[in-house]
Amino acid sequence: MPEIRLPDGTVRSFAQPLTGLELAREIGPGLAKAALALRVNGELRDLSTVLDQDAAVAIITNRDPEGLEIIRHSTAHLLAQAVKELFPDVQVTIGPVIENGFYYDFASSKPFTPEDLERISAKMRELIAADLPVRREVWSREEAIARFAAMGEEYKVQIIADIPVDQPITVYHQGDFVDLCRGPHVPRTGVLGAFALRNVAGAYWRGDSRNAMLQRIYGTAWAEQKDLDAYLQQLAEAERRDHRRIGSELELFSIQDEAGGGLVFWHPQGAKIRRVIEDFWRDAHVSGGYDLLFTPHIAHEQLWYTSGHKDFYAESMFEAMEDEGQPYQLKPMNCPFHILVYRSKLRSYRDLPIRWAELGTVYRHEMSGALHGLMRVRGFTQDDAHIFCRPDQIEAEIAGVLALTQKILGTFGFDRYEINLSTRPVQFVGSEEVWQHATSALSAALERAGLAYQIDEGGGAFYGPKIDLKIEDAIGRKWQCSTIQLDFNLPERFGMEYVAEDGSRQRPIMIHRAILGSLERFFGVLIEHYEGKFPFWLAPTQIVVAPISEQQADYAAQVAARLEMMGIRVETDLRSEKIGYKIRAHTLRRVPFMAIVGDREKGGGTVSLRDRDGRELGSFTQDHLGSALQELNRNRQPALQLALEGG
RNA sequence: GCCGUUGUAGCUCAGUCGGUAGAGCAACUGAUUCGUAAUCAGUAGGUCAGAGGUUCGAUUCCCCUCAACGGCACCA
Repeated sequence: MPEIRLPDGTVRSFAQPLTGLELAREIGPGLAKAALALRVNGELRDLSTVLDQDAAVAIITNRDPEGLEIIRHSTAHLLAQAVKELFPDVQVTIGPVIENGFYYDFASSKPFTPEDLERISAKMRELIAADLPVRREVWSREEAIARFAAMGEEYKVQIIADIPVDQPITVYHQGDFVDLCRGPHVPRTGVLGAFALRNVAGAYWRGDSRNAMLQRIYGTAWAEQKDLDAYLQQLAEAERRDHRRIGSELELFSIQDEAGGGLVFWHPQGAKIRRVIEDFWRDAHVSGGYDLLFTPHIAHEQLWYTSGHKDFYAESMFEAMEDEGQPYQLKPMNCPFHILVYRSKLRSYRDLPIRWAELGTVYRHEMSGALHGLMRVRGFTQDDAHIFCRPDQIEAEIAGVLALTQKILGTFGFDRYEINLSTRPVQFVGSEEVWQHATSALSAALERAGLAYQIDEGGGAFYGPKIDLKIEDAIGRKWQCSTIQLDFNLPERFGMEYVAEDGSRQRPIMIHRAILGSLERFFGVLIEHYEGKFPFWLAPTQIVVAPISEQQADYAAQVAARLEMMGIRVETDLRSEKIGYKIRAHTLRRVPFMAIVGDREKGGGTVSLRDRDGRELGSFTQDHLGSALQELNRNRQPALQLALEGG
């Protein structure tokens, strides 16, 4: 007779086997109503599971994360049921849970239209209102194959064939709909409801571009309507931050049809920000022990055969161009060029480590469908650097790179990271000993820096282990920008050497690293992170001086000239508009400060200051304002804090 | 590259059941000289993404190309 241990530690004995639902009823009617599924000895099961043995059982409700997953999974099933009822010829395939929702892939001769989505959605609501019971059954393999084949569900037959022989084949019924599924599912369709179908997209069967393209319907589902509303709100927030929208509103950059996709034009306002970023980056590198390089944009095609890029990445490189019978290749990477500089003379162990950094512009032929604003482009500038060192210097060099990375990213307002250490894959170059030594040097450096990281076993490139770092933006999204990669391959291919202490020729270790990644992409991330409201030190226009009327135009120009001399990026707004109009215009442009000057200010040699968040900061003398703004430029703080006293 | 959607003024969009287009904002001109998120009036601005086809006539219908958008695949 089953003894059931509940999560709070209590044990209940029952004279007969009972279902999970009956157990929930025993505990309380409220719980029975909220119950979605069970966890039996750690495994998720349907609520209808018969408990006939002693077990530890937890009742899962929509408050549990697992409950939410089940809701999403069951909503995907409901979607499939609705589609089958409306479009009987469509075949169902798979319908997994994903972050924030689910999708279901259908094999259909005709793609779904947005109107179809509305019909499907309405049908789903009907099925919820019908409150159909969801029943689980176990079928034999032969029976399952025969019955799904009879239903014309060829994809399901394929899926069954791939289920390991020792696993039972389960199906779920709801109404007339039967679907192959591992489960568990909610007990009745009536418990579903807080969902929205989002969009239709093509997706390859089993994620392979050689396979047929299926029609995927994406949806989102939540425990309660308010969670759904909050999620839709969050999507709207991301939409507001879209760097493509803000980029054109603030005249930061453009991508133009006449020039081609994925090629970025930095407009004056964007270019000002880029210059600030680059200046800061260069200063940080020089003081971090790097030397700066400039290298060409093209080189003999042969160089790219030597490096191996022509063999491995030919399809993502622009075609070679010919000049005087010689083929030249636009560069997709900077590293071979840095190697050429290294090889320009004989290097000694005393020269190492060598650290060379370059803001190197590279071109890659990304597939047209991959292009996306600034995030995925065909021409971009990497904040690239290469470190050439001895094996015993790896750990210290990695530690140095990590410190510089934290300093630079932190200055831009990113101090939450997710770090991955990727180790040796199946296919690799170099010896196992070198890999072992290098990998432990990477983890030692991470630990020394006190940085938490995850290990991606076998996730390294064939040429060396790597550390990838993702930053988290203001709304919790993660972006991979920084990467630190060891390379045992290129030094070999280029025959790089240094003369060791004993006079022997040794091969240096090469470290590729980027902190911002691509300036274009990083700029896109910055725009979205700050929603265009850049910190003072980055803002393209830092302050606008606006007179109340023409009477103070000369004074406004004089204030602006003073600030400009102090290194502040200042504009005047001398248009014959009312002050409210100017304030609105520059607030919408996210200019950090406005200095308003009327007769009062002109008389006293001051300005009246307000910030873009609508705070009125009071009266400032020109000198006080100038030095406060200079301080903001120096400290690079994200907040618009000003030393206000004495204003 | 693949599937789908979309492409009208600088921007956001309306419109034409086939008879070559309109609004708001922005721009420009004039008036206004104003105290913390939109002063008023006027002017100009479009090969309706590009090329082809059907038609007496295409921005509208069909085909192709290009681009953007949402995914998939790809991302050294």
